[in-house]
Amino acid sequence: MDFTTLRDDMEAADTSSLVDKVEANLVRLLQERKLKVGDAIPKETELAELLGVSRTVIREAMLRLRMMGMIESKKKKGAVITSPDLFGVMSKSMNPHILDQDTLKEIFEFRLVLEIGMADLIFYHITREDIEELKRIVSKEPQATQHHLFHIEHEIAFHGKLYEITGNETMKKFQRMLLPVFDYVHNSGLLKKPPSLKKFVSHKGLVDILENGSPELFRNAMRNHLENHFARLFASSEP
Amino acid sequence: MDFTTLRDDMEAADTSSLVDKVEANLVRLLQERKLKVGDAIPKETELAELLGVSRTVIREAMLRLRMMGMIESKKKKGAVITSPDLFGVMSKSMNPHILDQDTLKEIFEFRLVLEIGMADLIFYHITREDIEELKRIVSKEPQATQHHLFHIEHEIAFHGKLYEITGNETMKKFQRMLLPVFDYVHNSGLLKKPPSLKKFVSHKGLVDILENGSPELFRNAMRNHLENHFARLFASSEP
DNA sequence: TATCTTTATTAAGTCATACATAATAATTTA
DNA sequence: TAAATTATTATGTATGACTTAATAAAGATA
Repeated sequence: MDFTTLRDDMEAADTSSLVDKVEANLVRLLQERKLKVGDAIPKETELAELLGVSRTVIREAMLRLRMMGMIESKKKKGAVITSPDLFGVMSKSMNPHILDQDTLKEIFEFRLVLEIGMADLIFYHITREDIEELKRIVSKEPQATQHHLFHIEHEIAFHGKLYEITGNETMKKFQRMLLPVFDYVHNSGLLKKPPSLKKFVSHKGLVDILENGSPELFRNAMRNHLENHFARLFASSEP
Repeated sequence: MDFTTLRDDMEAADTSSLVDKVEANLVRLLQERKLKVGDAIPKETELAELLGVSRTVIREAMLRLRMMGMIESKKKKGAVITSPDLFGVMSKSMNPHILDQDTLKEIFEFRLVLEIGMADLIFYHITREDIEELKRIVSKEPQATQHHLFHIEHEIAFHGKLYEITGNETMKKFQRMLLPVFDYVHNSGLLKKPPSLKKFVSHKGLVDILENGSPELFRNAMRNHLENHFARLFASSEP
């Protein structure tokens, strides 16, 4: 593998910090060389020498790549390319306590948008077994008298299954990341109006539509199912 | 500010790397102390002494926080808390050339889902001026004879405006991040079947609905508008 | 010979120290 | 008093040494 042109490229770069340059060059390099997952990259000391910078800088740059999920490094073996994990870092900052209120609210909205919009994906991928499982989940729906936590768990089981059906791993990961935030916003005083306890389209109703309906019907039903959330959203801020 | 309990907490932690522990402890600390944006955190040497680790480790941990957008550090002034940028790191790895094909396709789907699902947000926030601007954008729609790039630009202008109307900055950022990937997938051979050039609901049609219709109508219209994309998606993989 | 165990090697992880750089504060000078 | 100069300070970078764990090599045992 030829890393010799790297230094020139780097010196051509501009104002930003040294680590920034090295990082950018490494990223560029990896994609230029079309390195596949599993391929090894030179060791830190070699890179340091090649780029004419200290090992400290190389390490900081590689740390960033590691955070992006672009590489993994192990002792003795060195670093190898991996398929980047889009949500790795993001999920760390996805913490209700360190995000500002506006962002929290926007994330709340994000989930609603996703669940309404994914109707077509669901209908395209759904199988007989999926429907059976959904029915099974619905049948375990907790009574109104039961503890709050049971309801949350049930919500997660049902809606999580929907994401699973889409077959879209990225979306599923995204949802898993959103969950705690959603729950936090739901229970915090962030959204003014308490949810009316009126019942809209139920989980069972949604499953019926999945079995016999169409994406259009499902979208509207899901919108209705989420009405309480929307109501709180639109009640707590002027457009 | 009292950072003295930090060391004990840290020593209670387990197997992971030293930097991992320090990172976790710093994050935990910042949220426990409810530090506000702009508040300064102790300097590297102080933290190093307090935690009983080298400055190297502190620096690596802080570098991670910086990547998450949780802190910003400037020379002499030290580091201060910032509101985390959820997409900062993500957008770096959102590179068509380093993502695997499955993920690329999933991101493609992601956009479609969002644009169908965000109907309610649009209707809630939209103003007279927004509609005027949309009409202005539509009026500049390039002819079929014009260059491919004009069409792309027009697409971005129109759909970007829709995201803007939602008032959801998070979603807007997300979309900006998705754009290059979407374009890449659209033009690459990733999706088998070339788009049929049949015309479905046009941009103008969508604007009409925004003016006189309802979220339900808009969702269905948008679904139809995106039909070419869906067709390619569903043609290139078995469910 | 084949397999298990021990030892050596290697590259990342951690540490300590020194110096460079740039932003701020303090001081001098006009 | 205000501008210009100098000192200070915290991060940024460099260097060399040491630690640790994974791998490879060598050796022992069957």
